[in-house]
Amino acid sequence: MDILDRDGNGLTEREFLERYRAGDYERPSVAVDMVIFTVTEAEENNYRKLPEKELRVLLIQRGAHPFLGKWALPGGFVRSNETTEQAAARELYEETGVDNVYLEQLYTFSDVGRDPRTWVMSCSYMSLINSGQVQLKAGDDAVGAAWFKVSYRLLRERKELIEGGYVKALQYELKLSSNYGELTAVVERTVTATETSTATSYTIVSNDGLAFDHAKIIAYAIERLRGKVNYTDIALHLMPKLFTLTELQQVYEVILDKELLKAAFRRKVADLVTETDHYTENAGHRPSRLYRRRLEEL
Amino acid sequence: MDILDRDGNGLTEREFLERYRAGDYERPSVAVDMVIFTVTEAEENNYRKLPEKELRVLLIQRGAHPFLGKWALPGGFVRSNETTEQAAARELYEETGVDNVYLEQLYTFSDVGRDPRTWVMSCSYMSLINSGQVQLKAGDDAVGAAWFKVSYRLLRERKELIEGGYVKALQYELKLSSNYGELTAVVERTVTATETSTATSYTIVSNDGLAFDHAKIIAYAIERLRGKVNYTDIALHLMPKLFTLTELQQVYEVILDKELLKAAFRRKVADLVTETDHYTENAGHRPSRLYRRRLEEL
DNA sequence: TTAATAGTGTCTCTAAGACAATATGCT
DNA sequence: AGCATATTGTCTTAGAGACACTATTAA
Repeated sequence: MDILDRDGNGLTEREFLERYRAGDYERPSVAVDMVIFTVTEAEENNYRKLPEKELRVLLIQRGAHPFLGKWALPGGFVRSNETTEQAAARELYEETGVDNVYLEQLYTFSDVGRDPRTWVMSCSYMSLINSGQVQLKAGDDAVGAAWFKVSYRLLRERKELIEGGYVKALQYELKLSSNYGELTAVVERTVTATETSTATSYTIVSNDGLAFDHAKIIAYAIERLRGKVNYTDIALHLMPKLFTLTELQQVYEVILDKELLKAAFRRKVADLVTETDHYTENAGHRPSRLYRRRLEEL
Repeated sequence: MDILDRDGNGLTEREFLERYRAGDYERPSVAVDMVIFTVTEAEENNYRKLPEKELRVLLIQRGAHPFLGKWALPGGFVRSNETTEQAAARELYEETGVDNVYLEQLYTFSDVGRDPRTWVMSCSYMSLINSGQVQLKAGDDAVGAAWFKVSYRLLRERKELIEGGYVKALQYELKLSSNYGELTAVVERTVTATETSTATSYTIVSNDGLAFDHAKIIAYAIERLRGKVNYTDIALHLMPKLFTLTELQQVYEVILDKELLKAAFRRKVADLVTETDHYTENAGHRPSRLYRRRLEEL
């Protein structure tokens, strides 16, 4: 054993680790919170028209303090024998029964006092599943779970010059609606730019019905989703195995909350999908070719 | 007080919180690890030529077990009265003396066993500073700190079809060099795509001289930096107050590790900068106009 | 004068925006 | 026949790539 392998106390690494006892300084609890998105279809009275798509997120009504009766993201504490990613997959499976779906870490929220009980950080994840995969088993629990329709819109924009920079504040209205009612929150994204720095922070301006800082987490997830939709095939994880290009376009539109041009859209997604020989039937109008997600790489 | 505000034990939220005691299940330590980038100039023997830029990252040589003598990212544990962001800013200040710089959360790493002592998660941050802001005070500590030149290159690419999808593995060579020697690691990014999911994971293939999983964190940071350089003004945080467009282009090139076309580059960054009336002097060739980061919004 | 960089002009190529035209199953 | 959607064509516009040309200093 080389002398260089010994520390100031003359211990080797093995000896050091054998003697190591975790200090008794305070440690946080770490939870994962899941923003689980899916897309469903609204009922359509005209059988010849296509149903509208709706972006939905899964929430759970709290049956205990704190935030008793409020709606929260599904989640739970991370265990010492698993990664946050594994914890997220586990929670997702427990909550929805789905497995092998798109899962992405978003951000770790750690505001002091974000949980009134104790020191809890939240490592948030976003998951995209197609509604065919999951039974919408709302209400089979004493404490209910429900898919809330998502709307996220810019409410107002404020720009202020400060010495050596500016502050730009964007307020977004987050509206979540389901049979259980409507939840509304206003989340502000503030960008502070100075000579040498640029910092972005989120704050909850108002909040009616959502637990903890979950309005912030959902807002963050929607922005990540909107961003990635434009340069990845992420939205395809929201589709069933076979789908039409119009359906795919509707999903893009409901995520981005804006209308897209048909021709340009088709060109753009052309190499994200593979065409099949199947067509829609009995739709009351011209049949449409069905596509699936392209898995062979370019 | 409404009866509805009481939980299964008949407690209000206030009563619940007063009685609440944190459970004694295990909690992780949470550290922040900082990937601090700057750009320096290599010495140039020909006084008429422009010096080459180098991307550098700050590392600290460990003076204690575990990984005694290895190089690690600066960092430290998060305290219960601060956010991870505040902890990152605090560590950054302690390590470099700089303040009010660009700081961005990257990813929370939580692999089981990533720290041999105990359960430690790492919430990683990236910071960009210009080398003028900081004294390169390497060696003023018993345990040294040093700025390592960064090279990160694709080494090999493997693509494999599996049932219902594919696996794509990209191996990158991370080379860090300074007066203290050269550290080399190979990090693999694996993308596994199936019918319903796409998952990306990082693994360390080989590692010579870096502590913990820090090779992974640095690789992740470089990829984030490379990605953001193309669609934000993030690179401007690496520049001094006044700079030439050629210098800015050199910084882009050293980050992206590829040459850019001058005319196209200037068009692209035109609205990220503001021109000044100052010029370089005594450069041995035609003077160049100096620019600064544009702070007025478009 | 010349080395070396600064700065601009312009042609091409590709992708996106805009909109129109044509195609087709179903009732 | 005609509704409603499917699918393709093409003109325009914006931006990136490629490359060449001109400008300017200090030694």
